[in-house]
Amino acid sequence: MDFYQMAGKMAVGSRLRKLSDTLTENAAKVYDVYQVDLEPRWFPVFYTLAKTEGLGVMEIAQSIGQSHASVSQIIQKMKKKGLITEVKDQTDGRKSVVELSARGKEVSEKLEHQMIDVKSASEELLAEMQYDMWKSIEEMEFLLEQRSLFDRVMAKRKEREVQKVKIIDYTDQYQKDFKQLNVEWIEAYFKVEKTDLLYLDDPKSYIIDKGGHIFFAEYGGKIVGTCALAKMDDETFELAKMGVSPKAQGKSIGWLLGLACIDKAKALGAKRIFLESNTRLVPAINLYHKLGFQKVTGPPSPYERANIQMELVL
Amino acid sequence: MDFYQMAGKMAVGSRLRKLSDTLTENAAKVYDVYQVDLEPRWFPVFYTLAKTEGLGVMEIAQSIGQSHASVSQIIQKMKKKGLITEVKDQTDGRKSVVELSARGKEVSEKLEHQMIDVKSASEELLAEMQYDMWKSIEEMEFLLEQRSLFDRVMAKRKEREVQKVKIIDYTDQYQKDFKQLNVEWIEAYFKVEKTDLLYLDDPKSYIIDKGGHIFFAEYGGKIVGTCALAKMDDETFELAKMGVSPKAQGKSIGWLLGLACIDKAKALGAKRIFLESNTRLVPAINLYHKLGFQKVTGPPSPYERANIQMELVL
DNA sequence: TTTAATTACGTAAGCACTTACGTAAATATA
DNA sequence: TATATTTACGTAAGTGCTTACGTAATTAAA
Repeated sequence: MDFYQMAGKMAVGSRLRKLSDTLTENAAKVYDVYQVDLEPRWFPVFYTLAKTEGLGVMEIAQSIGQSHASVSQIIQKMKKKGLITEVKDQTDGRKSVVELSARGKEVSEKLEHQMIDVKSASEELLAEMQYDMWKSIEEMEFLLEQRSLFDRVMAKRKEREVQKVKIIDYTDQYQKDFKQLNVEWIEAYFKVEKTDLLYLDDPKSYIIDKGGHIFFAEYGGKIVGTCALAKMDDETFELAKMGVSPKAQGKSIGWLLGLACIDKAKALGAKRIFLESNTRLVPAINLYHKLGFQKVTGPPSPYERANIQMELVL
Repeated sequence: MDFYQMAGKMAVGSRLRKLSDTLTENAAKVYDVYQVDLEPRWFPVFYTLAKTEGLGVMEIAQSIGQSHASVSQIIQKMKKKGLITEVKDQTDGRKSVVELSARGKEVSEKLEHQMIDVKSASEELLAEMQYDMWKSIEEMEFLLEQRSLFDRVMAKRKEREVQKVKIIDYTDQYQKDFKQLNVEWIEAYFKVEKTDLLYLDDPKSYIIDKGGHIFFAEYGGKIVGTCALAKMDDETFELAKMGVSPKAQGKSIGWLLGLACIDKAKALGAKRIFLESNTRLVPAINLYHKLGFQKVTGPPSPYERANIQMELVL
């Protein structure tokens, strides 16, 4: 069992399984001793029927957390042993009502002693523990319900990926990336307009030299996102030309670029950031919202596709 | 999942299994996302090989706590996928040495990211917990190693059975039980002697009326054990004629009868209890020992079968 | 009222493990 | 040195669950 030590906490699941396997094995031995004519794995079904008479296959399956197919198979075997009887439901022709037979009830009585002993042994074991296993289970079930392990792993993955993203400033060598990343999304949803080409072909003159900035997101040695901050007046910048490669999604690149723009604008003493977009770009609008932008009504846009304007007061 | 609530702590095992199943399911989803070409259940084998190059099937099996057959099957499938290479051991012709292929090592690198994320997610989850699941697991493993659940259940069973045993005093109606219980074991090992019959046929005159006592153990409405305390002199009693029905073994009936005798002797102001037995009766001798009796050499016995004498100083 | 969707259930097939068994090689024992 | 036992491994068969599919009955929707 070296593996469990090496893998450490990564293998909580496997380790829990091992533990439950040990307990299951022990339970099987217990059945032997008490000479109850019942397969250990039938117990959940049997117990459920002992507590509530007359249940359908589906109801039992739900109660014990297994598939109806499995219950159906178990029921067949228990019927062969004469432990239960099965009758068709009178009001619902699909349903078959299952309950303990006379023999089943006899077994149930025998089983009761065993249950008492198993229960008190389990309770004693749990009570002996310094670290409350029972509450641990409950807590873990709760925590996983709140946020599954899968979601947690994904969050960690994103965290790790984000750390690999570098936000860098404009230099002429990135002009092609600037154009390509923007053309990509514009063509996917709209048409490239003349005003677009002006900015995309010569960002140096139209953005940088006018007191604006352009940021790029680098990931794995490649430029995977960009965003421009164009100066409108001494107190206002426009956030524009944000483009992120579809291949690099899920790494919060838009978020990081947005933050970089906001930081820069603040550093330059701006009072607000303005932007124009289109409501069809739902993820983008959501991102702007998360960044703090609010819907406003500004001057008419030079872009055909713009149908929403937003502003962030710094 | 009503069953788990109803069954309560009795079903720790099942509940642990459910929890580990949830985690396993989540793990499977994680593999999907990271696009590592590896079945989740191969992970233990793969991981072990990644950590230690060149292992035999048995070694892997032991390390991951599964059967060699299972490992053998997994290895075959991994070989088909080109993840591992298998070579015959040079010094040991039975052994086949398995290690990761070049492709396997590539996958291993890919897997590393996934492992990092799973590990930190698991660790975060565990750290979030108020009731330390990790330590709980360790503690439970330890406790079960010390004393298995099976043993604990058996102990509880005995405890429960013992409580059903009543120790009662002699009345004439029990004379037949007294004789029958003793004849049973004497005939099984030795022969009934004349001296036996004297006491067994008329315990009233030979034991009770001479200041002695006889106790009976009642279980389930039946007399299942007996033991006599015969007065030798003002300071000495003899413990004799202890017989327990084989059907009622494992209920500590001998122990309870012995205790009753000792208590009575003490109450009557005796200074010691003496007994004679035979070393062939190993469980009996052990019981006397547990009760505090020590081997002594006393006067010669009227019984042929007696080859050991013991005494308890009160 | 006809049609579609849902529900309850059984059966088949698959999966991932197990135990059981067989073979070959290595090691211990006489 | 011959023989018995142990060890390493593969293969077959079994087990207990699952998913997938089919059927019949019920309920909802058009």
